[in-house]
Amino acid sequence: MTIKIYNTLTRKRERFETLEPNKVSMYVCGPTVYDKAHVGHAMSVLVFDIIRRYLEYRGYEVRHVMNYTDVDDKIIQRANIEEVDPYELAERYIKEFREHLDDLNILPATVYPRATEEIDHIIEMVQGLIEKGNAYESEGDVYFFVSSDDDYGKLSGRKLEDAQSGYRIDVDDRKETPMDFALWKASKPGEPAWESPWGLGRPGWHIECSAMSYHHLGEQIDIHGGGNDLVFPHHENEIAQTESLTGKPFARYWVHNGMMQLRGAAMSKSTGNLVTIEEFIAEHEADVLRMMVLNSSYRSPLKFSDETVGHAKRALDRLRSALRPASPGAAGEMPESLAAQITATRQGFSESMDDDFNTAGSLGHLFDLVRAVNQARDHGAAPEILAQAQSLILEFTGVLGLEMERARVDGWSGPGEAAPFVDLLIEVRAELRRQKLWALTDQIRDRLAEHGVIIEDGKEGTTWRWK
RNA sequence: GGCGACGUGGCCAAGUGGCAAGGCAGAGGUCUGCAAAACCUUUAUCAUGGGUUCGAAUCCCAUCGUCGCCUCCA
Repeated sequence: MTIKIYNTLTRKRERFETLEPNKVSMYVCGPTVYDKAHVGHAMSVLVFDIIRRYLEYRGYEVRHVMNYTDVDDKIIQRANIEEVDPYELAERYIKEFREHLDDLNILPATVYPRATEEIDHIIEMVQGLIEKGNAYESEGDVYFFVSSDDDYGKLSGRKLEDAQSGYRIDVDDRKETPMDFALWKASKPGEPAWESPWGLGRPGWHIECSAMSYHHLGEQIDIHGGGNDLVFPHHENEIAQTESLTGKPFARYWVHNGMMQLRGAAMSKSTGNLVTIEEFIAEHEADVLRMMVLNSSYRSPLKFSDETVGHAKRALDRLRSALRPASPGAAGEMPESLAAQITATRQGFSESMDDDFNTAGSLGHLFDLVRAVNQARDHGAAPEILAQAQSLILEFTGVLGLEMERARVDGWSGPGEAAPFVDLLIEVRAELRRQKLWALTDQIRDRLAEHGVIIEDGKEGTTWRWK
């Protein structure tokens, strides 16, 4: 089976064929670091983390680059308001973002380039574009000459003629045509600036990604990703720059995730319609957010609300229910139904994932296995029998990046520390049950629940677990 | 106005030509001292109207609606 990926460039699902066998180069656009990141950014990062994990599971060696845009108008503006150095401001939010990546269980990218550390490469690229006649200097600025690029607009399906001059696009005397975009901006006094052949200035937004991708991954890459709000103009312009310079197709597959929606609109820093990652993590496990992403299609909008968060949380609990131990003393054999389901899930999981990373479909197969495991447990299957299915569940949830660990309870460093005491209480309670002292029995159950310990009385005895 | 994506049960959601996955919630049941969990049973003709086809949620056209982009945005 081959993997199929939806390519924004062709608007089709295509067979995934890499430039080099068994190797994938993937560039994903990271955040502009001028403010706290929100769960929409987290969604994007999660989507590409899941894609990367699956590609690695399928045997590819993935070279993964995610950039930080650490110099631009917003950062400078914000830094002026806060009266701090723009570099420091960016540094602060990069540090914070890295902590979020860690909290969210994101595999570290191979490289995290920053625009300010790649100025030489950026200047080199701009110069190359000028030499090739695709860009021109004007009063210390350098612009990309859009008309010099025959197939400009191919990613977003836009035609140059459609863009009405002066309509929502500033008519700027320094530009030859209104659609031209800045590769290099002359700096104003007090702004961060670097020496260049065109005087002091700083890079435009789009060129940094082209330059960093070129530098770290080469002329051509396999996957270029980001949110679908980047399709135009950002990615369109990246294609124009890189392909004009190299004369070769830039990325083989353009992959875009849908937007996370809050109250019916996309989350957005500029409108303040957002929930920060910090806020989310303070209240929920990281797996909950990942589950939200997994249970939907990465290309579709994802609704964020108390209700959808709650759904994900319960779905996670359900997944975990399969990992509970066998009934005390159980010694039953492998039921036919479980054996069959293990095979079916193993196959179905990969088939779904191969189909444009259909994580919701894969979860469906996983839930089928959850039911079969719970069934087998109810019918008294032995621990080592359940373990066969449970290890498969852990294998696949691992591929999806779910940690599956139970939430830690405050005051205990781990379940092991409290275990002897809980066992003792259960022992005492068993005696109380024999004497039918129900009030005391229930009191122990209730009080333990307050401390996060769930007691369940089964046929073969009482089991307990952390909430 | 232009470009694009989408519209599946109470909610979330998979499914791109052949009897409509899965999760949550609801109802009934098994188990239990009660409970919880788990298990069993149960809930849809796929926005609307046309068309293509032996056959369509799946292809085509139109209409309505939602969202994104066209300006910085994952």
